[in-house]
Amino acid sequence: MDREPSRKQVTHDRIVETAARAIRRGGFAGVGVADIMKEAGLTHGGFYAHFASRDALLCEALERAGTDSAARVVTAVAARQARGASALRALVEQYLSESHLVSTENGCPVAALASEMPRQSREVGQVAAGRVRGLIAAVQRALPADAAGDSAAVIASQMVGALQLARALGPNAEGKALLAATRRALLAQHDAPPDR
Amino acid sequence: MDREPSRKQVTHDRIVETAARAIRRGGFAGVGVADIMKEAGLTHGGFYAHFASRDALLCEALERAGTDSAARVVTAVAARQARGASALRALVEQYLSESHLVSTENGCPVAALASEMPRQSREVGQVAAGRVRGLIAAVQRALPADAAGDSAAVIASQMVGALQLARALGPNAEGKALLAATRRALLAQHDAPPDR
DNA sequence: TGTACATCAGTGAACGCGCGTTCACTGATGTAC
DNA sequence: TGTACATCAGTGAACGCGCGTTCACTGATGTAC
Repeated sequence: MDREPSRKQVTHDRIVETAARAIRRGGFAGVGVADIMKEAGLTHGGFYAHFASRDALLCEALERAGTDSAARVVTAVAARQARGASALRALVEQYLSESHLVSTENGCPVAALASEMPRQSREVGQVAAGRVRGLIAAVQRALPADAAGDSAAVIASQMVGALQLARALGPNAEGKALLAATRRALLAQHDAPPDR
Repeated sequence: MDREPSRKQVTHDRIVETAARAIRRGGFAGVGVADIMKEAGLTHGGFYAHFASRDALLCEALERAGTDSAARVVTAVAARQARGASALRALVEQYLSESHLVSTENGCPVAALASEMPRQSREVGQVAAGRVRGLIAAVQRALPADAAGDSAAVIASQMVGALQLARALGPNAEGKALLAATRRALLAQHDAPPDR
């Protein structure tokens, strides 16, 4: 039933994956069709055999950035849990880690693109809203079942805001301190204190 | 000593003010030299008599957006305090108000531009970092003197994140609910409950 | 198994357009006598 | 007060460039007999 993908599908996937990294690195506006095709090892002429428009690529790329980033987080969170952390602690420490601070390109697309989202076309905007909901849902899954109904959205906002301000301050002591303070605040409020 | 501004200074100011609104509305990338000059009632040819480059305008505009927005917040916060709110409650309720949700153009430039900031030129990036520090300092001033040293940065992150996610979700029930939840969470944690 | 042909993914040149930037010029403002 | 000239803010045409998009073509892959 699930036959192996055609040559075209493989290429299509490679373009989308390249674009998923490029939009997080350069923003929606900072990414050109020709750049992406070149980075994917192709010439720009073939683009419209794969996508109806640049906007259509942005939609697919944003969706892909979400699933890619979620997969990375799931792996890293599982490793932290294996070392004894609660689900929420593992998620908070991963999301607000220094490695996430510097690797925008492979990180959460909501943190990388949030302030550009309301300015996109309707199609891209709807995918973007879906990504925000997905992030909130991921936080929800890391919370105990008896947590207040809207905690997940509040915690997600806190994490996205802190990561963005830390990046705007720079990947230096100032930015790292903001991340550390936010980790402490979130864990003090929603998790048992660390064993010391 | 402070003589009245020259004709050129008046025009310069008008361009900067126009640009300060435009970057919050359209993002750094969504704003062209010709657009801004036209919106300021001029032709684009005169631009380089006022600014060394587009980037130089972005710096001035971002700075101006910060002071404009701060002035508006100060006024609105004072009105809330006059009605009996604490400084922090007044700030939180103003920043996370539905009017701030929809009026990006006159609102906080950090919330409007945060995810684009790390992608700007060094000059613009430094002004941007300054704006982030200014926002944190404003929160600090609204906190009691005995508040923990890094609370201001954490609260600022929470507010910026919530406003951005609410805008990405849309100015509908979903976005408004996120703002309301964040207001409740911040006030429950840092302020006395409202009188009821 | 081998040849002939159709299909299809990708190439590269070309398009119209809007961008940031430059510059010769105009017309209004201000100063000198 | 009135005229002559210098200064200066803003105009509008032009530039080179890179963008998103189109399209005729090529060369490889796969199918028919």
